[in-house]
Formats: sequence, structure tokens, C-alpha cells
Amino acid sequence: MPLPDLRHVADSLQQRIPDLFAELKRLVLTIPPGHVVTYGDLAKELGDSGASRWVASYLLLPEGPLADCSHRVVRSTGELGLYHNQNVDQKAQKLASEGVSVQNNQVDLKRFRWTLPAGSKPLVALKAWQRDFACPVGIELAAGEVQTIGGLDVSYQGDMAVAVCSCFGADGKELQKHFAHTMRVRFPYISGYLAFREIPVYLELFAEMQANDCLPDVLLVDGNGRLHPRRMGIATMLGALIGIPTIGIAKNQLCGSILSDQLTVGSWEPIVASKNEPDDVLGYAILPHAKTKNPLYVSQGLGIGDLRMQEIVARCFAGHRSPEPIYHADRESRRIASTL
DNA sequence: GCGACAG
DNA sequence: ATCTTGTCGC
Repeated sequence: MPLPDLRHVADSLQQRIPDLFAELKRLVLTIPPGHVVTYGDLAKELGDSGASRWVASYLLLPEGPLADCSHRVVRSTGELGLYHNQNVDQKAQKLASEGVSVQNNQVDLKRFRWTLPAGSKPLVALKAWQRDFACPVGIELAAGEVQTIGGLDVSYQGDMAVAVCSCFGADGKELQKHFAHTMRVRFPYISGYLAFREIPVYLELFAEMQANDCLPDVLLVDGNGRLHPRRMGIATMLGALIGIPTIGIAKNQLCGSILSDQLTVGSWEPIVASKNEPDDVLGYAILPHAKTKNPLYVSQGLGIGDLRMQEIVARCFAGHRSPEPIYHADRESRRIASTL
């Protein structure tokens, strides 16, 4: 199956990613003096209440572009919450000067809550994109021995992202070569939407690797694949976009429940969406070795069945918690980011 | 009050 | 992910 022109894929995907910063700013600027909204109100208007933590952290940025308005955003309980300059009293004073009465660090939301205008809800569109995403059917890891296993990770220096792909041989333990690409990210980290933050830099990286005729046979991606609220984690989406089989490797559990309550070294314990449907396996938890008590969360990206996925990941274990290709990509991307 | 969500 | 000091252990 011919691979797509990744230069073109990179450019067209970038077009489809909304500017959440601009949309949040637009919403915040509609709050008139004398009114407040909650972090959750803003997140829901962006399309997902799960974005409230990002909304709060962005508003509370000390030198952030919305620092002038952040006093008008409070917690859902009516508590004032934090303020960008650490001085909550100043938040109360600003609200009071605008006519919002504050008692015991609380605002009466019934009286002062502003109704935000209907927005474009960009996260609703992105959720729909994930749900409806049609994976190409032809992507399957070829039978026989794998030649090259790639490990992917991204590190950050501010809003600069450094993506690295470390290419390992069939044994999964010997580094052959690696590639790196640095670019500015323009989408925040929100749980469930990691792909929209990190896929752009990966696509730039793979466009270069394609130009050098150095694409691995299979990719281990730092993040989930099928183990995702909408079954469309970054590993799955990336595999579909670049046409290479992928496996998702996460260090923390995003969703689902582990069927077994006992993890033993080297055993693949199924993770299901709900214990009521134990046949719907989203991925596996595995302890790579006895030195760590935290498992790795491994799930199908695209084009590889469970057994082969387990075999490929297992042969990449060598004393670190992460498989060697990801471990190397993590260290190398971090090293480069620290020089920026 | 508790639980809590990849990077 | 990043911010961060010392500290425990192989």
C-alpha cells in the first residue's frame, strides 16, 4: 500500500485544528464588569467540561493575555479560587469595585453569573472527528520479521515541542538512528485531545523521514491507541494519517478498568471499558519488570493484533520501564528541549 | 467528601 | 509535559 505524501498530510491537518486560545479569549471578553462565570462554564462553551483545568491554568498565567479579566472567573462553588498574582484579596477587590459583592470569599452565582454567548464549541467538533474518524483499511503490519521499530516521544520547552523518532532494529534493543523535529505547538494539553497537540509535530518529523526514505515498519507511540474514551488515541490517529502500523504505550491509565486486581511481572492484564462487558478489551496493563510497581498501559494503535503487539513490545523491554525505542526518544527529545 | 483525567 | 532539593538506593 503506497504511503500518502506526508508533507501534504501535515499541511492539511494543521488547517483543521481550531484555535482554542482565541475562542477562549473571545468568550472571556464577553463577560461584562459586574458579572462572573465559572471555569467550567467556559470549558463547556468550548465543548467539553474536561477542559476546565486548562481554562483555569491559562487564565491564571501570571503574564497571560487574559490576566486583565481573570478576576471575573470563579469556581463552580462560588468560591473565588486562585488569582494570577497569588493575591486573592485583589480578586475580591476588583469584583467589588465592579459591583459584585463578595462575602467570605464567595460570590452569589445566582445573582452575578453571566450567560456566555453560544460559541463554536470547537471541542465538540474534535470529539465528532475522533468518533467518525475512518481508519484506512489497508494498513496491516506485514507478516514475517519486522526490520525497524520506531519509538516516539515529545518534550517541551515552553510552547516549543521537540519530537523524536528513535529507530531500533528487529531485536528491539539496538539503536540504529534517530530523527528530531522542533516546532511551536498551538493547541493545549487537554485529556482526550492529546493527538491534536502532538500530531502536527510528528507529521513534520515524518515528512522529513519520508523524504530521507527512513520510515520504520512499526511505531511505538508515547500515549494511547484504542485505550481512549472514543477509541481514538494519538497512536491510532497517527498510524492512520501516515499509513504505518502503531502501538500505544502510556505510563498512566486514561480510562477503563483492569480486570485483574493482581499484576505480576510480564503478564498482560486486560483493560476493559466496563467490567460488565469483559469481552470489550481496550488494552493491557503490564509490569515490565520487578523494579517498578507501576504498570505500562499498552493498546492497539492500528494494523497489529493483540498477540503480535504484545510480542513486539515485550522484545523491546530491557531494564527500563518504557520499551527501549520510547525510552531513547524520551531522553533524546528532553536533551534537545533543554538546549532551546 | 471522594475521585480525578494519556502528555 | 514542566516546575524543582534533597535524598534514598542499586
